[in-house]
Amino acid sequence: MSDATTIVETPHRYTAAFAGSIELRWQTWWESENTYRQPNPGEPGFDASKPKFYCLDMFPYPSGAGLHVGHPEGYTATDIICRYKRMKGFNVLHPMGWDAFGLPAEQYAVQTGVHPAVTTRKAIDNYRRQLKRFGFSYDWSREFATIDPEYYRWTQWIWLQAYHAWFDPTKKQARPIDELIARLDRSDAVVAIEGGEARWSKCTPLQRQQHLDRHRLAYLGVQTVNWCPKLGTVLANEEIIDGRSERGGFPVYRMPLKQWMFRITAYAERLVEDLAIVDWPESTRTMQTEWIGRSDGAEVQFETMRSKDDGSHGAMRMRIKLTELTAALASPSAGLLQEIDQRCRATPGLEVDVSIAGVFLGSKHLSELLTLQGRVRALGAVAMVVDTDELQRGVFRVSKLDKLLRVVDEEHTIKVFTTRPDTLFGATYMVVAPEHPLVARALADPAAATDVDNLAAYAEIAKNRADVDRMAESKTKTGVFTGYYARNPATGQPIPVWTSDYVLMSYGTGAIMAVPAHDERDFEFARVFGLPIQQVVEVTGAPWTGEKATSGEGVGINSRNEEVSLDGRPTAEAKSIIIEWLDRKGVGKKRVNYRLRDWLFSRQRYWGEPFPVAFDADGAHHAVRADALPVRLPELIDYAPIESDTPLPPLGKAMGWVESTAGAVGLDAAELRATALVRRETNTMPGWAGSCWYYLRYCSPTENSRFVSREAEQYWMGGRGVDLYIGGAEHAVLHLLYARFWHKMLYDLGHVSTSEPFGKLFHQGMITSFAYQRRDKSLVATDLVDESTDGKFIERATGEPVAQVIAKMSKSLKNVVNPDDIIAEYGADTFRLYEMYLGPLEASKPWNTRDIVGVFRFLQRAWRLAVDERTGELLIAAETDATIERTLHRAIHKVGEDIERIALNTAIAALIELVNAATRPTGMADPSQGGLTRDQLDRFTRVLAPFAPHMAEELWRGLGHTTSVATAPWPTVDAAMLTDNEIDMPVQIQGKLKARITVPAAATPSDIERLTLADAEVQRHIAGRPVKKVIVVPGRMVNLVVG
RNA sequence: GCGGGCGUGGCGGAACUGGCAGACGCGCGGGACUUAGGAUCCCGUGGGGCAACCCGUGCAGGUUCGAUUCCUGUCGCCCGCACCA
Repeated sequence: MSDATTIVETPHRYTAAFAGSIELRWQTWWESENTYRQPNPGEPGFDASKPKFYCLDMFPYPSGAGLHVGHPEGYTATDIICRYKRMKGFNVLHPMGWDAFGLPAEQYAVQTGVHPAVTTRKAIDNYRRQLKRFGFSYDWSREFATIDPEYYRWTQWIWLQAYHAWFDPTKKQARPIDELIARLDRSDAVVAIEGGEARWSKCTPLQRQQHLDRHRLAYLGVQTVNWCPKLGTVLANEEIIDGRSERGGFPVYRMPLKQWMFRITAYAERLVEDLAIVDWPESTRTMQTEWIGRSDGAEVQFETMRSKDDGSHGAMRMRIKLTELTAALASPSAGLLQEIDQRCRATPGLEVDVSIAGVFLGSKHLSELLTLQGRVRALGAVAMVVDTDELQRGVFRVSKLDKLLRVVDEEHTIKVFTTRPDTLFGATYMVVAPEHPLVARALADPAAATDVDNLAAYAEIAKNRADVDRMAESKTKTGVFTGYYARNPATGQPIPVWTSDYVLMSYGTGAIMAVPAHDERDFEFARVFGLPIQQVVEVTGAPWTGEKATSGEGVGINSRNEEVSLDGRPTAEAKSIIIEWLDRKGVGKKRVNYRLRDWLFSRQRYWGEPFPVAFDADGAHHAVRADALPVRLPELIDYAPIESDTPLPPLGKAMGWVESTAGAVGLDAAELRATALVRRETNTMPGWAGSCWYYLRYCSPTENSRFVSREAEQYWMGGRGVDLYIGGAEHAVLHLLYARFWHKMLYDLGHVSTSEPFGKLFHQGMITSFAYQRRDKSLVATDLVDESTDGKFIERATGEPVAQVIAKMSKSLKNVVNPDDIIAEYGADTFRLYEMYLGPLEASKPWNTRDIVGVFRFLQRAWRLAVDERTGELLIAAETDATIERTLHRAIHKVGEDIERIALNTAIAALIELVNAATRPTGMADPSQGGLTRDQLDRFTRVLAPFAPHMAEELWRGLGHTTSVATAPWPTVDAAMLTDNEIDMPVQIQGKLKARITVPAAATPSDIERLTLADAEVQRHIAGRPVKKVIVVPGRMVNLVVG
């Protein structure tokens, strides 16, 4: 019927060309009518009586290749949900924009020689065109790109907020840095500076800055960074996979470098804890938790020695309680001061570090402490030091005064972190990372029994090796003895200190106590180097054989000294006993350690946001004033990365921009004269910067006095933040962790109203494709394979059978699908339906072009149900068919329910069932007779609208409406229509289905039982056996247990 | 190795909270309309058996009147982390 004559007869047939024409028509109309424009509170047309729904897509990174089929998967899902929510009476915020700064655009630009601004804008235009062709209901008036100066102006502003803030450990939140400065001014504390310590009032401006940099949330710090020479930039830990760059897979080397960092570690605890208050996939919450990597354990100090017999380095360690201190002050000749005196006399030249935090108390204790200081000074060479690290951690409070004072010897102490302090008695040696300061000290110490050549060589190799190599060689343990010993505080025995690259400087303290009996790595190392192994735990279910480490929990043995015993104690108990003992002795304490490292935020690249910072002649940094933003990215002709042994940012080439004056850059006049010469920061921010807060900007994208209008932010982000955020699981730790961190800083500083940005998160699965595999597991490109009629796949060249397997789409396998092609062949409505019908949104699913025709046929059937293909007139049934009415109610109910739980594949199945039910009795037999009444068609059009908005709009217009179906209310469901008067119930005998009976819906269980036993078919199956038990589940089934 | 998830027809998948396994679609078989169909429409379609009936949710057990669903063990696949002390 599609020959020349019949085509003329059915000009209104739903073909791809027809779909394309109505789709373009309605897209144009929506745009001219501003159908999807969502006004903000206070704007004309805003309806304050409606609840809000903020539904966000992860905005795309526009590449030259255009959209792939993965993009519209999530975007179609959010579009369906948004359209549904609008019809349910919500104010829906559904925006789209462009994540446009970043490495790929720059690499592409370097390759092609076209400026990234040009290629990126072109890619954006292409993406926008493609997205509009899908008929997505974005409010395009809110569109922006992260490369817009009006946008990155505020990215820089947010960075400045972090720069001007510190993390107050007692409040556990970010506070303005001015508060810290005021505190330091007040207390005039002794602070650590390069090469020693000094009073705050005595510090130079540069020294003060160095101290503040240890507290700022955005700070300049020397860090061992991940340097990727191929990419010409450093990378964040999160951007490295298996020792290679996430992008490109190039080797990454470690080197120290001064870089801008984010103090994300300060938020480690809150970033873990708040995962409990968000509705996120379990897998993603787990991943973030593990990435942050909280470990509970203890820090233990080991005193080092030059030889086994050496009593000490002359270090003295003691802990002075306030009560003792008070006693000492009351009676200068009392034991405490005498002891210090004696020790000082016994060891000429001894230096004792006294950690005193009391100076911060500003109370009467201060004078007492200063008195002591005088006394101690009189006794020997004593320096007063404020332990600023501890202060920062909030350890010192007035109530804890009895823990304040202790004499420590930092220089000759190795600190370790352990999760198993209960195994301390089994620590038979120690290992420090090759980068640990002790290694350098051993090399420089002529008195130590160090094999200098070996140690130096080992440290050098380990340091310069890329992490890839380090891992590749991880099979056997290597290491060198440092020549030093340490005293096990529990046993009092000297134990050797080794260095090995299996201990990482970046985790914990960069040193471990090795307990070979109960740690597999330590065991292996001890075996290789013949170190002693001492069992100290009887591990439950793992009897000690000496052949391998037993690492579980159990009961302590061989663990006692004069003061403490762990013998017979279960692991958990033993841990707290030993920690308490260590704490009392002043050589250890409870500690929480995180795997998370501070976030390296500098990149040696051109295509990114410039930092709003410049350096003066002394090298001190100064922030750009907020009113002088944005710091515009200078136009560079040559933006290629500079090849060098050390990272050199390309912005360094913009000499006229880099060399400037304080006034021109916009620095604070109170800090520097306007004419002062300054050098701008030439590093740029990484690609993540723009995506850390774009969801906030959408709330009021044209606001120019603030990063987001306060009112708009409170309205759209109120409650739980973004109500639904859909995007790929590949961002589970990177983007989603960074954005949460920025959001929490902004929350602490009072700029946003929720502590978490994304209340509900959902990951769409990956759309994969089929590929073909030979028997030797090698893959064959799709276009080299034929399918035979019996469903087998044959490689054309060889005639050999190949297996169909699921693989990622890739150019080499020739299985990449371009959305433009599919839309040209079937239309956007079909494309949308197909991707949603493929399977559950969260599952990874293979694209199979052959299957598209299924949903296309559905749309054709739906169209034919409503429209006379010869005339284009609506087909309206004269009378309401009760069965169809019932089916319609059920479909409306099911579709709404399924959209709410993001089960879009089954929602579409319900629509298909409805259309099948309404068309099949009629079929092609009588095309002049419609299957639905006008009222039914009206409701059907509305439930269809979220899925196939173009066809729905066309039908809606045909029904006589003049406004968009997008603004129509969702049809209501009559609950009475969802149940039948009579229910068909299965009857099981011994749990197996044997018969079915029909019972009234209102039947009671006893009615049902009676009806069941009265049924002839049931009686036949019982076959005279006694019925021992009858289980009736009303509305479900009946089960008979017979003897 | 650790953590998270998944195994259901030829294929994609469905099944609420333990209650009729395989909805819906593809493919396939048959038919209709056609000069023709790889378009469209209709009917059928888990396997075995003529049938009554039997067997079926990776495999082996268990709990239960009843298990795709819960438990134990095991095999396979996917994702994440990985010498993290």
